[in-house]
Amino acid sequence: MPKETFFNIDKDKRQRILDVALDEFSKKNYSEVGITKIIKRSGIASGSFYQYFEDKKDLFFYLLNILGDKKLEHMKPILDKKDEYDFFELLRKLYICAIKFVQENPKLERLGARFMKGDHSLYEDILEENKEQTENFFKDLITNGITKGELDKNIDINMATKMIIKINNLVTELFYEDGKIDMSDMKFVDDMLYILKNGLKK
Amino acid sequence: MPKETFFNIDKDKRQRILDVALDEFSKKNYSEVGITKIIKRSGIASGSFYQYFEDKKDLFFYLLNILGDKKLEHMKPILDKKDEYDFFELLRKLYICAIKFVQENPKLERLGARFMKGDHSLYEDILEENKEQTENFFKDLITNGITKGELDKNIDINMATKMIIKINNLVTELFYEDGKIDMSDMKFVDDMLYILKNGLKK
Amino acid sequence: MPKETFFNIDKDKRQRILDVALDEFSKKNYSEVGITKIIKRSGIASGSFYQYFEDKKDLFFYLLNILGDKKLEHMKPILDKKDEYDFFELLRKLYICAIKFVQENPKLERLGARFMKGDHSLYEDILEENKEQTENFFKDLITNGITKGELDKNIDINMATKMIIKINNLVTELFYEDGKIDMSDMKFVDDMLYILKNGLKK
Amino acid sequence: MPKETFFNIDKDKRQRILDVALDEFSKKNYSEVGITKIIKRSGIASGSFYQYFEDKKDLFFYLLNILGDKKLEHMKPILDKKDEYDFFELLRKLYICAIKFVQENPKLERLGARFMKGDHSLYEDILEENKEQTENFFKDLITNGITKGELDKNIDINMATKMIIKINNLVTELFYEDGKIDMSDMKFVDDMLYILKNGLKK
DNA sequence: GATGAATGAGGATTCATTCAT
DNA sequence: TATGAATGAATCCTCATTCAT
Repeated sequence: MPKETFFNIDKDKRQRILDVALDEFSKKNYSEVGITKIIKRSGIASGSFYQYFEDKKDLFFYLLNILGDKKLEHMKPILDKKDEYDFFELLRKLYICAIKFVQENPKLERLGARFMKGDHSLYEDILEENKEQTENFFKDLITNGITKGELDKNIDINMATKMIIKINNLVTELFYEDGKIDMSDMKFVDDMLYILKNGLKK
Repeated sequence: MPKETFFNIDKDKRQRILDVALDEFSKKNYSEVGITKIIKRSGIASGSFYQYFEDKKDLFFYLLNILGDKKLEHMKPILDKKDEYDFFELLRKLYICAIKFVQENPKLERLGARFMKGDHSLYEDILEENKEQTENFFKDLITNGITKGELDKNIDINMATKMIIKINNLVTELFYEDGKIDMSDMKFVDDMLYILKNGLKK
Repeated sequence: MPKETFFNIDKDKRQRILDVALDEFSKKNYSEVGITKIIKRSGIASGSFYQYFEDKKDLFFYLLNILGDKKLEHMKPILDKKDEYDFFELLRKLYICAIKFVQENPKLERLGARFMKGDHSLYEDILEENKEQTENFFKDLITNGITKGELDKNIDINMATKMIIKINNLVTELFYEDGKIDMSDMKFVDDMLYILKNGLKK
Repeated sequence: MPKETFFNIDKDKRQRILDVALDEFSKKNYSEVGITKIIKRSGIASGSFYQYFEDKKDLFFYLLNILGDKKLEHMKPILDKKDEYDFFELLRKLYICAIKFVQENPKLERLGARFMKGDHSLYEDILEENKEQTENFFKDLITNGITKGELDKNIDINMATKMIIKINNLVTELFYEDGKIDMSDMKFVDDMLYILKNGLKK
């Protein structure tokens, strides 16, 4: 967490620093990102940086925090009503929600993706915990779907969970494959869901 | 590509260098890997290293090449007969083949995974080219499957391609989630294929 | 010397700053002591510090001054009557006085010891002057003792002076060698004096 | 301990580095000494320094080691024959030996003195151990002297030990009080011993 | 007189790479 | 072809001090 001082300074400056930092961390690996560059681009004194943050890690995790908060806030409306939708409706909403989030916060998402992929010799535990959380979320969803008779009871729940999460990642990744996929309409989400629903077999 | 000298030196030494390098690059990000450490662990002189390789990148890409070659060689038997199997049979064989490859070459695979995930400010083009190649391979497979009436003609080909590749990654990733999944029998592959074939819907 | 402002502020605050500063300077070398830490522990603003003191040195020397003043005040009663005692009586009183001072002002003494020992790239002159002063004091004492026939006239005055001062240091140093010496009774002072009086020889 | 590399380089260069380092460490406190300065004065590349030494501490302790070795070697002839002399003869020889050592290695001695005086937040244990060792040495000497009837059996052994060590320090310190004491003849040692032997009393 | 953000030179240390032998 | 010392820009970070309010 940043130090108090960081929250005392001019809002614009604060935002500038975060913007620059996010930009750097979204483009490069943790170890490739240079504090010096962030400092220079932000137009602050090197000493100042360390009056705002404990160190490089501190800044990095703060960005990660911001990502988490924003994402949660973004998804809250859906999660609140998750019991009102059937499984595929909910999945659709989640996928679309994810896409919108990426569209609005491309750099943040990129940062998260990097971290998830193991860009670090940083706390693996945080990563692990996070993974478990999402897995549990989707596993519940699926179990529920089976109970309610929406899903095929012959599927392996663990496998289905993992597959759905992977596909979820795919959704956001597609965003960065510029232009190859038209994301303005959400047709591609339905293409995806069609396969998930019915499989590939004729 | 390594310099000529590298291929002139004692075979054991050559192998030692590659083993060490692979070990390092499989554990850490490109930028976190230290040439110095590789040099020390290999027991060679630092000067020698630069008589074998142009630079750090050179070594890294050489390892990537080795990975490519080995993988191709590994899959050759299947690819040669790919027209003899129906779509899902082939997919099954490919998945199992991938698993076996990871089991036999865990470090190599890890290296590849790292690179694929963007561990680099290195040539994106190589990455891009590679991606395209695999995409084309699977796209052909799917198109073919549809033509032969094995696959549902309503699926979106591009989407199906991407999903199948993602699931392919999942297969190898599972390998590293120690112990969570039993890989000795290949039941989990069939679980996966069941979902791919029939979807999730009841 | 502190600036005027320092003497205008609330007495408690003033004392707090000095207490903290003394604590820090008694534990660490001049160059290892951080103004920042003193500022934080004192609960004052960094800007304020420089409104009270010229700089780090200023504070340090002020503490040294305080030490000097307190010590003088502490010894005054003895010094005033110094002509009423014979040499060894006086020495005894001085040693005991020194011990008591350390017992009551351990941090101050520690600060002084540090400075005496050359913890500084600070003004050597101050140090030098101080040394000369004590030397003169004891030299007079000894000369006097000889004149009065209390001391062996064959001793080298300079040497005796230096030795007595060294032994004086020893007295206070013993205080910090926790527990090894019992300081509650003053027997050890007499042990010391016995040797100084009679030497070691049988 | 320096790394192997340090012992492989040109002897002159090695000596130059040590000379410079010793000069710096003899003039300033550990924390005030700048590696950068040593590097510049030695005319080596900053990278080289770290190929020779682990870090600043490594260099510092190496110098301390050198001091220890040299001192031991210097005193060996005397220590070897220590049983042949009576107490005061031996003390005399030790004092003179110490003086000669300082005369020949003034900077080394200064370094040691600094360390002994607590110039560090470095390993106190080393310091402590060292102190104990010298204390034991002198305590034995004194006990012996009493047993042999050379010393007054009424003296407090612990106190005598501490006093003798202090006086020993005084001997070397005198060296740095330039010019004030004539060290060419060793008369002043005898002055000192006279007092130690006979005390101050008439 | 109080505040606390701003400063930037300077600190130790790392590391890929080069060079002389 | 082998060696290993030499290089120096770059890295993260600290700290006494100043400045604007």
